[in-house]
Amino acid sequence: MMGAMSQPVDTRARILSTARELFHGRSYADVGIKEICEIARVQKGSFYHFFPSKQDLAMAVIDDMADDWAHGFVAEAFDRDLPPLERLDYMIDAAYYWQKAARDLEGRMPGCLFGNLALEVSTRDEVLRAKINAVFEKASERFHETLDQAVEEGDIAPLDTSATAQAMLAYLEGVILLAKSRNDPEVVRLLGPAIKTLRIELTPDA
Amino acid sequence: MMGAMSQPVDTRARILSTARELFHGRSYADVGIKEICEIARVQKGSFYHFFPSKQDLAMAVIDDMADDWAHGFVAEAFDRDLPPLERLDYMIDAAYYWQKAARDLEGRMPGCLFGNLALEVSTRDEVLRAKINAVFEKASERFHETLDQAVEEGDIAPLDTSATAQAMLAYLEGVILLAKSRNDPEVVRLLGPAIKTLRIELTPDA
DNA sequence: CCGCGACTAGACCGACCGGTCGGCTAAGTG
DNA sequence: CACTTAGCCGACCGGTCGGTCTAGTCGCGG
Repeated sequence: MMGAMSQPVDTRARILSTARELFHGRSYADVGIKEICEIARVQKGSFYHFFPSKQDLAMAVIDDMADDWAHGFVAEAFDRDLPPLERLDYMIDAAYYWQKAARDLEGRMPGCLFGNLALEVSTRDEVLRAKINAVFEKASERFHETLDQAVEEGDIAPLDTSATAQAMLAYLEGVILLAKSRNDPEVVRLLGPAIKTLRIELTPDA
Repeated sequence: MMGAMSQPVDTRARILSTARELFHGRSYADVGIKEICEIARVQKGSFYHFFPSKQDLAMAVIDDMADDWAHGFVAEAFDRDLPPLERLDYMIDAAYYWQKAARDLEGRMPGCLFGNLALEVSTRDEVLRAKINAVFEKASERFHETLDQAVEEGDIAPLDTSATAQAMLAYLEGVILLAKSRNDPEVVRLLGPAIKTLRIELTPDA
């Protein structure tokens, strides 16, 4: 028994991963529910059984991607007992190879799903904006820990690790943005390593 | 004679400035031609008399914005006889006040039109992608000149001015992205000044 | 064997999309 | 005067959007 029919649990996962790929490779507005359903081989009714709305789907996609991220290359880059500053290089490398692989496969650099979504939806959907912002805050914490450890170990002179962590995240997103607008992942490799030169001094005022 | 009827030249300009505001404040896909026409008090037919397609409109909007930019605050920030490094501070300040004004007025941070468009359309419209990329390359030249001058005047140690210029542009875009996702222009003021700390060394290889 | 809830199926909805078209006016221009 | 042409108007087009709804089809506990 149990032929090739899809299990229910599988259906939801198929919708999710299809939506993730399409949103990442194109954009939120450009991808319709109909297209997601066709590619995931799911009917409209089933879709709306699992996701009340397109917005809910987007929320789930963000969670899904953030989880994969946290347990994937982010964990590799940040959780090792690598020297703190080498983690930054590791992360830039990972970003480069990921973007390059996607570009070689599909011809276009997808960029960062969170950055893409942030700029596309944050002026018209407070809920999604807040969700994406939360992902950025978590990512920023990883940089923060890394910088604190680097200072602690004497790798770099003391500085405002919280602000610098945010600056590094901003720089990473900016580099990926520029690379995407040039459709050239090499930009990541050229500009990425400079992330280690960013510095914001401690409480320069008051 | 000549009553309140609109001159032809005015109609085109009204479409252009309306589209620019709407695209900047929301997004390309989210703003329809019908809405642009209603706000600009222009009929559909007239719209398509001046612009063959929505894509052509976007091209014109990018040109228009890039022109205003080049002759506006970019000229102020970069063309003065300000010391080179002060120009960077000037530019960050200008970006901050602009974003803050927009946010106070409309409640949402619009971010950078070019960055927004780059991430939204560059995976599905090669023509627009290339156009936006050209704007970035021009902007990057301004940073390049500034850095060359700073090195020349001994303000900073020699470095790869071309790559560092691109890094600075990337950082600026990244900071604005992060600020938009937090809907808080203060991020620009907090992180912006660190743009001066970015460094990419000259030809470290070969 | 029944019933019930989880899930699938796909026709259907009104609204809206970018874009087209035919007709109108008014200002040249010979 | 006839004719062209730039500009303006708005109904209209096929198609797609996100979302709804009703009619099933299963597996499973009682």
